[in-house]
Amino acid sequence: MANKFYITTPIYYVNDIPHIGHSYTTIAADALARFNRRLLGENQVWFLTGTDEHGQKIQRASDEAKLTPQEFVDKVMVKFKELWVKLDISYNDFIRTTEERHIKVVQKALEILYKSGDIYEDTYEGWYCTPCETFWPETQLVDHFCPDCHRPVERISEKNFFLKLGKYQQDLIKYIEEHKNFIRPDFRRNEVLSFLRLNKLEDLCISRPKERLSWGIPLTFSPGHVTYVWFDALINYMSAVGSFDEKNNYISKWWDNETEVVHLIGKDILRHHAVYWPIMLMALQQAGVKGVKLPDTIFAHGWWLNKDEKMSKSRGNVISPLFMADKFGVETYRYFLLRDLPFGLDGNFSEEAFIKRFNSDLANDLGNLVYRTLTMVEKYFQGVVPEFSSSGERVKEIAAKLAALPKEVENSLKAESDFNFVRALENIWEKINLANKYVEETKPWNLAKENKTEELKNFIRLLVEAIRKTGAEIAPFMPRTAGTINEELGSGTIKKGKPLFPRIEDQKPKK
RNA sequence: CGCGGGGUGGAGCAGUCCGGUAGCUCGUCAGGCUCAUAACCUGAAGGUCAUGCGUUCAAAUCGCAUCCCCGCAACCA
Repeated sequence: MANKFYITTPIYYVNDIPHIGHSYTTIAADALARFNRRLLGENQVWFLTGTDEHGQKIQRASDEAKLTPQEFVDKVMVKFKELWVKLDISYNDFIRTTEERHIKVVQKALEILYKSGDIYEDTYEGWYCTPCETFWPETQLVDHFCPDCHRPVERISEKNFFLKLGKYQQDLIKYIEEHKNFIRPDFRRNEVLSFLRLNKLEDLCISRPKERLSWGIPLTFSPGHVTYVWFDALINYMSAVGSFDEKNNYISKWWDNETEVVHLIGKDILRHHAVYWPIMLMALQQAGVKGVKLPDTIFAHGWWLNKDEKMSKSRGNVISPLFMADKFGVETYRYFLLRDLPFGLDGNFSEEAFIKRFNSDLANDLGNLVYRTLTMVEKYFQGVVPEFSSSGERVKEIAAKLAALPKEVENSLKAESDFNFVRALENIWEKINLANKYVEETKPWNLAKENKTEELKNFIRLLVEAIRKTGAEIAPFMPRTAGTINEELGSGTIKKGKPLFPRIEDQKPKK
């Protein structure tokens, strides 16, 4: 089985600053990367993110900013990197599609497919909106006007290069049918399957003439063309972790059969990842390239909505990850995104829900448990965690439940469980609640009064153990909190600090 | 008749495959406790399980029909 884990986010398109959706995918990927590092070993995991820096939109945005495209992407790319530092994203590599290592792999892949015949030259015809610089499919046109700017479109045709999709359609259907984890969640898998079964795939135009789009990777076999942005972008998953050798075989430590390859994406780009990308890989295999496999799992998650509406710049309802992290803390932000919304579904984002989650889960359950425990160790044992002296039935029972936790979390975070963060966190919080109940049923304040020192020792010892165990499990989701808990309670002598999560009181004026 | 998912106490969800006490979290109310961040623990109230018909001793769960909501329907990150 796989003993390595390679996880990716999409490379983000840098025509604008990062929003909540970018941070959602990246935080989820980070939690999985951190979790698997602990499970498989620090060096057995590779976590890739990056930026997609070519294409018309960027060309246009840079014109507006009166910068060259390169200057423009250099500037915007930094915003992403800064945000990932802020959010404690532990990526191993950050790829940019303007980097030499990427360009080389893209060009080589195109060459191979051109030689094998799966990429061929033909005429592309379509309805084109010149001001928007966009081709529109017939079905989206409003009469004969651009659906975006409502100006008339014109029929143009030009020489371009195409990838044979139809050739691999049946193979892809078969592959998806045989690999339950290839597309997750299930309903997305069904969507892709029914799309593939009911439509005949037309070949994909993968180039643009240079005069229409100069900001892209030139085709080596046709200098007048650059690659279309998707062909360019998808290959990042390979170009970042490997390269072609002189025999045109792909060499990579992270794209072999010992590695579980996982692409985390938003539902909006499922088609590209679940259809175009696997077919590109199949075409490379067909061309005789060794070392190429299909990814193990493509997981499409849902969207965060604002009052049931999609967040968008034009609606002006976008929530900024920087703002939320500054206002409520990075840890809370990470926790909320992973806990409040089942991974895969859409859900609403609101500050009310955020504060509720914070107060009940973090302040009341976790923070308070840690704090009350610290106080008791201080008060009853002068800050030194006592040793076990004996253990009763209840102690064994609780210890057994704690021992089961790592496996529960592991099962919840598997691909076949849809990387169920909500369940994993519920697994952990079950133990936190158990610890809180344990305090109530033991009533240590009575034990102290009655001088039942042995019982008190065992109680405190187990309580501390419970917090250490749950604290360790929290680490992938809230690394800093786990670190603080470890500092305060990890050794024999405690270090009591401020409460981890001070409650947020509502600002209703008091009468 | 394009394909698919869904409508469960105030809110968000589980349960539906394999019919048989409708469960969880939050909220509300009451009580307990004092180690703790007005926190923690216990208990209670609150649901014709979208609607109608049917199968069955028995249906949230199976069948048919109707209403409503959402996703996908290709080259647009």
